[in-house]
Amino acid sequence: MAYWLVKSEPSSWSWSQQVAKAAKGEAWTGVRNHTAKLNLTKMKKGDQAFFYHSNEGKEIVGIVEIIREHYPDPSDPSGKFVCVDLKADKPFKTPVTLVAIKEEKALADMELIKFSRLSVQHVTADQWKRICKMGGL
DNA sequence: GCCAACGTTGGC
DNA sequence: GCCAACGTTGGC
Repeated sequence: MAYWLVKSEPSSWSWSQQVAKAAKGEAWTGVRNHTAKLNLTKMKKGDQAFFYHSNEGKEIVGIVEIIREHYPDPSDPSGKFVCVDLKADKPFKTPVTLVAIKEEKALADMELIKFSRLSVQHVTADQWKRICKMGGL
């Protein structure tokens, strides 16, 4: 069981859109970065991930579950990149903002802060627990 | 294979 | 809207 964080700009794909697909999940496509791709390939069915809104909000708004492991991204004509299927699990009672994460010393080494441009990131079990608590779960 | 130029991302 | 960080491209 591993934990992850995926980022999306709400203007292109938001949490509410993810929730709307809750029953059958939705392909998480469009990753065009090799580090992010590497993380996608490590995801296992049943793993959980934070859903982060970049630019607008800059906060973690909920949790998604990986329901299908990596396969070729249908939106990539070169066939080099992969995607996974995610379904919305549950929303945070209180969104956890980037500011709040930065203020929490125990989370200072999160990839979210260190590699802000990476769109698929690994989260440690300790970071996961802390952020869930901050989110009211 | 190096590196400058350029494009994109995302926080501020 | 600016700019820093980073990835990609293309000339040499």
